[in-house]
Amino acid sequence: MANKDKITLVFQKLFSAFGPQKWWPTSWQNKKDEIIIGAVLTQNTSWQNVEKSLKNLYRASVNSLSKIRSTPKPKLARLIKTSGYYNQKAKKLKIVADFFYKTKSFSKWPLLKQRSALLSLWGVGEETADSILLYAFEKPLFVVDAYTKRVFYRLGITNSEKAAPRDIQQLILCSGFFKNVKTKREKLLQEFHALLVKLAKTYCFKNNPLCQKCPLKTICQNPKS
DNA sequence: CTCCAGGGGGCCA
DNA sequence: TGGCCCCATGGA
Repeated sequence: MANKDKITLVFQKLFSAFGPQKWWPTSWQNKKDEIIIGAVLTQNTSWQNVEKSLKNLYRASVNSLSKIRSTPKPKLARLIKTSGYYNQKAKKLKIVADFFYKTKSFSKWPLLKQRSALLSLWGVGEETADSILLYAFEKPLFVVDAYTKRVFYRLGITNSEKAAPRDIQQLILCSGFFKNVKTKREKLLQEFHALLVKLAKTYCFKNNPLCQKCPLKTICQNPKS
């Protein structure tokens, strides 16, 4: 089976197995700012720990990017302590908040200009930039994270778990999954990424594959099993 | 105790 | 580019 067809099949199987995932989870009024802040906090960190930090920020009334700007860095670091790397992440949040404060016209920019501007910020890499663009700004692009790389590798779609994010994004763009949809591509891409995370968290662990109950077991070529 | 989590930067060959 | 190391908490 060609990869571009396999990708469509993966989405269909995951959606029928798990249903809509309702991503990105939010609880603040200012959803966009909460998503951007969460995208930084969740770097190599469990969402459970991020939620504690978001709750701390909200209780301290640091509930927007502009409040991040006006909060002293040491206080910020204390509020996000549960997310780990709190000194680095406090610095990153300050930089991101300053960027959006100084760049009021950001939402009107073309996508590639938005992406490269975010990537130029210290502390914002590809996954963080793409998550912000897909979930906060609802731009149609595919987020590649460690889960995506692992799942695609075990499915035999890529030949390495270290496949370049650009190569994986190209596969998605060329797949029927993406090409055959005319409207609301961003919603589909949000759902796909969330479903891949759901699959990986449930059945596709790093050193412990649980292939028997996996909804993709019939098309998986798990090199670890 | 060990391993891992919705990464990214810095440095060096 | 590719391989390390650093950052750091909290749950399983």
